[in-house]
Amino acid sequence: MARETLTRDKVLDAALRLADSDGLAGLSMRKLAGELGVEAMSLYNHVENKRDLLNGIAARVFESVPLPDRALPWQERLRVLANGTFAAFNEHPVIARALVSDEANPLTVGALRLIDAIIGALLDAGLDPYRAARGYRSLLGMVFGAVLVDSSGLTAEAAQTPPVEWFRRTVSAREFPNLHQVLPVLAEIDCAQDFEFQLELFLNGLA
Amino acid sequence: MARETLTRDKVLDAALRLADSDGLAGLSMRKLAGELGVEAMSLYNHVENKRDLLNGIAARVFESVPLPDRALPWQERLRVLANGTFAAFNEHPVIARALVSDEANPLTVGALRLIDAIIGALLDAGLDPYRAARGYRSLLGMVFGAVLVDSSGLTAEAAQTPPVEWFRRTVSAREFPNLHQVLPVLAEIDCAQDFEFQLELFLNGLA
DNA sequence: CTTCGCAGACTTACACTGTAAGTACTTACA
DNA sequence: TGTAAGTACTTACAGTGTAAGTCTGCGAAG
Repeated sequence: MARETLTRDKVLDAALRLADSDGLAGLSMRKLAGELGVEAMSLYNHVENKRDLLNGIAARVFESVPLPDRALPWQERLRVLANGTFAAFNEHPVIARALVSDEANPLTVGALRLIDAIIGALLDAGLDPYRAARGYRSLLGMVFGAVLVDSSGLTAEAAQTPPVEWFRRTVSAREFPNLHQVLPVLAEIDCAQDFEFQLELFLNGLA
Repeated sequence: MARETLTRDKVLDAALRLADSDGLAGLSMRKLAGELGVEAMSLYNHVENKRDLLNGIAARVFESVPLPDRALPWQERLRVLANGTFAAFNEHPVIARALVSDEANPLTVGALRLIDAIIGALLDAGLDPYRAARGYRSLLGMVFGAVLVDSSGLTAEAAQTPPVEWFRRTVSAREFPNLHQVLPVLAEIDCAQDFEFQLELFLNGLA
């Protein structure tokens, strides 16, 4: 009866998987423990509390973004960083939600390295610290905005049926002509294209 | 002993106030009822469930955005709509969070009018429906991104003390030179300027 | 080989959440 | 005055995070 022991990594792995599939609200300590064949309180041997758990998986997502070679020109670096960050959070939108609701904070040197690299590229572009800070915030806002709008009910109501029913019934061509015209394409747009579009505008704006 | 009766409007008013001050997690039916001098279950006479409550206050925020005169040129209309939407959600970031986490959906003709007006301005700019949809999503993403990044711990860690302590200890000039340089200004930037900056880029990109 | 310490899993318990179901009271109209 | 409707209240249940305490099995020291 070899009882193979839990590790923090195993806990975080399972937590990220569970959050991705069941959403942030669906990630409970008891369910997570059950997934690992363990009782809820055992998790607290490897994780301080739920906040620490969320911090851990958030840091993972940050650390999963590949950092470009510092020798590359700043435009190239910025593009790689922005696209990488977007890809990471687009794969785990639930973490983006946790971050913007302040339920998680990536307190990890690995996460800071990403932030430092982004700001570094902006500084190398010749921006003063103030403008670099603004650029960093704007970039992050674009990433989260694109990811979150895509996964929210404001554009893709396909998830829950009651709202989409209400939509079809209410959005008449008479009362909302513009929305009615755009509605069919609104659902099938990929947020990756939104982001690409915005990033291009942003990079042009820097130059 | 005149028992003045509750109304849906009173409930929603108090709910928005409570959510603004105590956050989304701090808005509980019992606390809200207590605020209104009533028992929790009484609220269910005026609100279907908590989701309906959140939908209601979300719709309010949407409806609080003033719609511009349709006779104005589309650039002017778009600017008014974008700034108005941003101002509304910047005043109630908690509602922005509820929307992107899909905990609320503004199922109201008033809310749809705002959406229709935005898309209408984009169509009048000469965009085909596909591009108009993308523009609408991008605009919404910019609004939510700017608001949420500002109120999250990623830039303004002033809220909770433990993270900010960890930050100061970890962000050394040696290991994170760029972040270290920008850190002082990072906290004091107003997200309204971020948004203005992005909106200008966006409007230029349309032309 | 025995024994001790201890890390890690388990158990119990508490205050909190949303809300289903049932009861009582207050008012408006016949 | 009787009745119907609407609103508020009470109780109860399953779920949450987690504080506090208990048990168990393994590795090291005597």
